Amino acid sequence: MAAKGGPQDKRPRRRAGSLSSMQQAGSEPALSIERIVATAIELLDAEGVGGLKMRRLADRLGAGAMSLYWHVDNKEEVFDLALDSVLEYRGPPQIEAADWRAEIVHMLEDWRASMLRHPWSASLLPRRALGPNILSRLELLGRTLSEAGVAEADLNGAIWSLWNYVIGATITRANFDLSDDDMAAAQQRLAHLSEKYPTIERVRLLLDNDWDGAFRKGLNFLLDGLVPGQ
Amino acid sequence: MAAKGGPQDKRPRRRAGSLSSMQQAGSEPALSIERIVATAIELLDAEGVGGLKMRRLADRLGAGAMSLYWHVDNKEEVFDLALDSVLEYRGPPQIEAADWRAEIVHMLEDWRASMLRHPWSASLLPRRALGPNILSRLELLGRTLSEAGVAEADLNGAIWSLWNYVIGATITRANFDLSDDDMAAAQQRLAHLSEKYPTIERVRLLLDNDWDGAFRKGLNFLLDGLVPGQ
DNA sequence: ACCTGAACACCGTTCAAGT
DNA sequence: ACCTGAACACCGTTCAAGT
Repeated sequence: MAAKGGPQDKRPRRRAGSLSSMQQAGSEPALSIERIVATAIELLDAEGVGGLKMRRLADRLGAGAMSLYWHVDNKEEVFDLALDSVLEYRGPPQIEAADWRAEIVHMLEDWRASMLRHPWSASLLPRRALGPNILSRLELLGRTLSEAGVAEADLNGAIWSLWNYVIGATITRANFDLSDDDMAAAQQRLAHLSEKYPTIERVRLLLDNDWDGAFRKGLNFLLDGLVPGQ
Repeated sequence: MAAKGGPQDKRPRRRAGSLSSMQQAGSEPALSIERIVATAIELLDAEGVGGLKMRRLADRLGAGAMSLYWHVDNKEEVFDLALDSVLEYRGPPQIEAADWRAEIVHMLEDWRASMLRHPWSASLLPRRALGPNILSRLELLGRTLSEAGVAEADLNGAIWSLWNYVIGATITRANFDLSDDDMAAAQQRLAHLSEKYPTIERVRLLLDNDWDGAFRKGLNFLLDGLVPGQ
């Protein structure tokens, strides 16, 4: 298991010309990895990890049930490709401000936002191979931290601390988002157990959280500690 | 979805006497939720989330394939019970030192260690219901933070920041642990792409990480920020 | 009350075959 | 080169039936 889709990929690339014979009006365009990945993401967004089924994906592509297996080795590869596709980073906004702190915060908030747009993605990321897009993000993060003055020996630790925080925050947020009703129900039930859990009942831990604010706050505390000077 | 296994549970509890008719030497003891959960944890530890199958679980219990369904609604409940069972907290060591910082660090490191002993558990936790054991941990964490001087209005944010960090660190660590070879292979491949990823190649991001040290360091930075005074 | 096997619906994947 | 349906192995769960 590892970064797939690199240049060593032996998957076929369709040449621009020579569209396949049947191209009548209204018929679907031919299959391609791009279409497969795009449709897989649609399906995942709509129905979650459990909703991605090879037959259903083929159906939605207007293809025969088993056609996918010519383009893709197996379902795992679909996951890998969909995941990395969702993690593309378009770079910092506007002009370089040369403000490393703002840059890092932007990078990490953008990363989190990208994953929250596809709530299945964050849970998947730690379990799957590191694709080129996530590697680029890590590279950029590492370079910026280094420029900001983090010692070479501390760089690994700093990158992983931030990774851990972003991943944890996003996975938690994404899952709570999916089950707001459940959390409300759970908080209800907590009320009946207030002798056992008085504190988290009192502060209504399971409700009304300012996730975005809490995320940025914790992130700033981490950066205060991880990056010297400033 | 919510905290299950509470006192409102309508699952049968076997009365101490009246062992079922067949209890010949060498035969398995009768089924019980306790045995089911314990064996499920064994299976999960040995084979990961994908290795838990209802038939296999029944087999290992020496029971007929479908006997489990009398004790348990479905597979999800097995997951919920196994997960919370693994999260029991036995409290701080020795005498109360009244040192909140040490107490919190101990609680969170113990939490992480409990999950690392069962590498499937961390990934599961954010997706599943909050059982009594994890709720107790959150309650204790909240109470300690409160005693340490965190304002009532900041308590939610502080608890979730720590949750996020612990969850992210543990999920990442558990998964990298499972695939050390993969990471080595990935780092190898990175070497070939050092023009694209020079920084993370140079610091060997995917290798030789001091996970435990990095965890404690980041945790301390978070606590520095989250808890006033000190 | 507790356990069981047969059966169903479903899913990922292989394969031999089509064009 | 690209697509296809039939078939296989497997899995969660229901159900009617046993004791």
